[in-house]
Amino acid sequence: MDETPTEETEPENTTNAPQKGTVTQRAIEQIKAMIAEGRLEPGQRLPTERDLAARLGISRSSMREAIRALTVLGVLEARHGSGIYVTRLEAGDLLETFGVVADLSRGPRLVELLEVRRILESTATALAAARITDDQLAEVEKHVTAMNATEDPEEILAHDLAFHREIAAAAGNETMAAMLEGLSSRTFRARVWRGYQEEGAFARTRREHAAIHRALVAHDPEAARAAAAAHVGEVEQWLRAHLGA
Amino acid sequence: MDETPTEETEPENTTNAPQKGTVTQRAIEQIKAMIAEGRLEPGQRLPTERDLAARLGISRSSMREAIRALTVLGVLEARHGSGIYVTRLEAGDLLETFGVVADLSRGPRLVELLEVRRILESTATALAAARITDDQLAEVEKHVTAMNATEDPEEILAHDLAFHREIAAAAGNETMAAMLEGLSSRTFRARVWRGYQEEGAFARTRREHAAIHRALVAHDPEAARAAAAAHVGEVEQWLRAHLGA
DNA sequence: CGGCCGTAGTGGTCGGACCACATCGATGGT
DNA sequence: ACCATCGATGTGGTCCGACCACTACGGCCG
Repeated sequence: MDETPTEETEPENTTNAPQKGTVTQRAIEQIKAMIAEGRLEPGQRLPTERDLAARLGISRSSMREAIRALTVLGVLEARHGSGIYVTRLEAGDLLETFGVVADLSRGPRLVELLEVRRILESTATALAAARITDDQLAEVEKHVTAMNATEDPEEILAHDLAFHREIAAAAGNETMAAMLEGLSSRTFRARVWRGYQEEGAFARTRREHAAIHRALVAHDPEAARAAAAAHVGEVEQWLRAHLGA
Repeated sequence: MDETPTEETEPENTTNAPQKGTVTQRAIEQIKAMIAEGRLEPGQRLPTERDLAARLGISRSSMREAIRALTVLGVLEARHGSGIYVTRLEAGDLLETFGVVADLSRGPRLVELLEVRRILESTATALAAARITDDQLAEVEKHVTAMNATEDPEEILAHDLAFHREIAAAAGNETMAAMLEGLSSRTFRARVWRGYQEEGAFARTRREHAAIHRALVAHDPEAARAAAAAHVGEVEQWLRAHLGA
């Protein structure tokens, strides 16, 4: 073994650590690998920061940076005073960070984002039309009527989000729903609406939501797809126009 | 101002910092906010870690954790010995982490992921059919023929990835291309192929790629969409069967 | 004038100390 | 015997200060 000649404070690497990048980056990869290989199950508790640091032969500071990174990515969850745990690793956990993309994108990229959302949302709505239950349908209708009953932009925005969230959930694909959630993050939505709402957007939104709702009630996927695509496309076109000025 | 009565070691907050969550989390939000508000431009260099820590009134350690987190998210980039910089904030930068979702998802979630990919990929291919240039078309064809000329799984996988990447690029939506890139991350693809390739998958893949290529040459969006959907759907169905056993 | 090299400044790593919080067992009262 | 309280222990959270590794820049020397 042509390891480093000095052998002492190296208490058994859980995995052999090649020399690439920063030690923190390495730690991140190793923990990710442990999870990917099934050595760490969802919900399972990890060793303490101090233990982990010792095992990988790095300082606690570096290990903390690695853990923090994985925490932000939604892979780990640190509970103060209790320990570090692997999240459930479900779509919602992992795709939480997806929202930052929407929050930090500007200009032409916002249009691209909206285009992606149009594609996913229209398909999700079509799927929902085929699968939605009466209970879910009632929930959707609740948000439609609630949105029709108020003029408060904040409240309207909230019901708008809930309306689409409910539909995405009914589509039966959690991953898609989580992505749409990120694509419709509050700050993202708010930014676009800021100028959009000045052009009778409320009325148009109510009309379009009603159309989508009708298609869902009729369990008509194609109508739902078209209505949803038109709905998102409306905003998309407006944004496109207000940028390409 | 009802601030904390104690006022001393608090060298002017760049933004006022409400008391919520960990100081690191706060720092992350504040830096994100600085970028979102345009106070930090893409490519711009940030103050030093030591300065930033002092400005937000936290320790360098905590600030480093915040920076590391944003680095992993693709928002910041730390260059050893030089400084910390805001990335270009383009789709590729911010969606790099998207691949971990694919890498850490298992079981039913893999099918969901593939379903999302099918939706996006088919649309992207349709868009590409309408917009692709002759040069791009030649590039695509290169990967088709190269893939037909080898039996090495590694090489086949590489050309498979490049094939789809080229098409995604031709679709003209960087954001969508970046997402598809994540959805087709090497480890993800490799995991699925492992068992898939045992059933004459190579031949089938070649046939399907040829069909997609033909549709692109003909600039026929609908044919391209169908071919791409079938291509991804093929894998999707196989995976669905091998899980729902 | 150009290449070399030293130096100042930056991020990267380390170790230790202390704090805030969660957990669980021991203790004491009922 | 039971339950509430409180303390000890262990955990993540924060801070500090030191040093290392690397980059960038400018002055020095050929």
